[in-house]
Amino acid sequence: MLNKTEFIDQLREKGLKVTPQRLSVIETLMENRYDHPGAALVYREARKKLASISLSTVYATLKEFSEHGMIRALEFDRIENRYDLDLSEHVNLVCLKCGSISDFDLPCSIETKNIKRKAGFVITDTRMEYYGYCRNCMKNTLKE
Amino acid sequence: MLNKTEFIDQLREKGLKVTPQRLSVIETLMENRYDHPGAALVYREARKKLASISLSTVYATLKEFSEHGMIRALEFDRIENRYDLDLSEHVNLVCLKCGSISDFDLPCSIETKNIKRKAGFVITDTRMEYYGYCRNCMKNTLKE
DNA sequence: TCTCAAATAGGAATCATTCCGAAAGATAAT
DNA sequence: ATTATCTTTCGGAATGATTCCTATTTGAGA
Ligand SMILES: [Mn+2]
Ligand SMILES: [Mn+2]
Ligand SMILES: [Zn+2]
Ligand SMILES: [Zn+2]
Repeated sequence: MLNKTEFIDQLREKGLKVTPQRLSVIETLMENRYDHPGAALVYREARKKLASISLSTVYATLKEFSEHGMIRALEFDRIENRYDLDLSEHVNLVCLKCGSISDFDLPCSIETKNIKRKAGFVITDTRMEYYGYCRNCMKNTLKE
Repeated sequence: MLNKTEFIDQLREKGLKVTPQRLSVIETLMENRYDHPGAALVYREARKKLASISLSTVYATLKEFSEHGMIRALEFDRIENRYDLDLSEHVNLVCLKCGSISDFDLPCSIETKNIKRKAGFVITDTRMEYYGYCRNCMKNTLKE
């Protein structure tokens, strides 16, 4: 997972300009690194650092960062996409009630090279998600 | 994976009416069971069986079937959702170029009960996808 | 055959995201 | 410091798969 300095170095290496807007997004991502933030939260928080930043720019920035492999986009249907700073292979636990997303270490290593050999499929990205109810929501459900 | 008769039995068991519209969707799903069809394809093919069926109904039907656990919805952002008749735990290989989706057997069984114990998270559904390029697209890319 | 809750058709609404074009800004060369 | 150039930003309009709405139709039990 990149820290702020590495993030900025990455921008320079890739020929992307270091702008106040991008810095505010990077800082917001860092501060919420374990929460898999979405565009709306990034916009809300980034504006506290740079009041003039637009929603368009937040979207463009998150897309740019994703396409350059600096963060990972978790895409959903109907509900807003979320972003993961952890690029390692792991399971995201998505709560269907409160929308929280937490991490879970993969219980076994999946040998992706076999897939190239067996299915002729070249992998560029993986996605593993378990849907259900988080500890908090389970607790609250019992009370009701 | 349900066959047509089992599908109809499921409708009856769940108190859902057996309509010509639902039968045409079921038949279309069966005929394209290995292709992970989307709503547009289901609509196009189902109309060949029942010319009067509406897109609204196709959407409503696919949603109903998904929510009752008869098929599984694979949701994406910006591009149309796809539907999987195979309810077993497996990996879907999603080609980023042609959009084809194929199956791959899970190389190891993931013990989901550990997740309840370790993280307090109750799983209701899982999703595993590898993104990349299918055999065909790899071949065609080399030619260019 | 009657009855009625459930299902359908078609059109409008939704809304996260992308697209657009003009203005502003970052960076490097002069 | 100035300039030149290419990138980025902004705000608003457009997009498009899906959902919502409601009048009408229909499946299935009595
Ligand atoms: Mn994660
Ligand atoms: Mn599948
Ligand atoms: Zn929760
Ligand atoms: Zn392909």
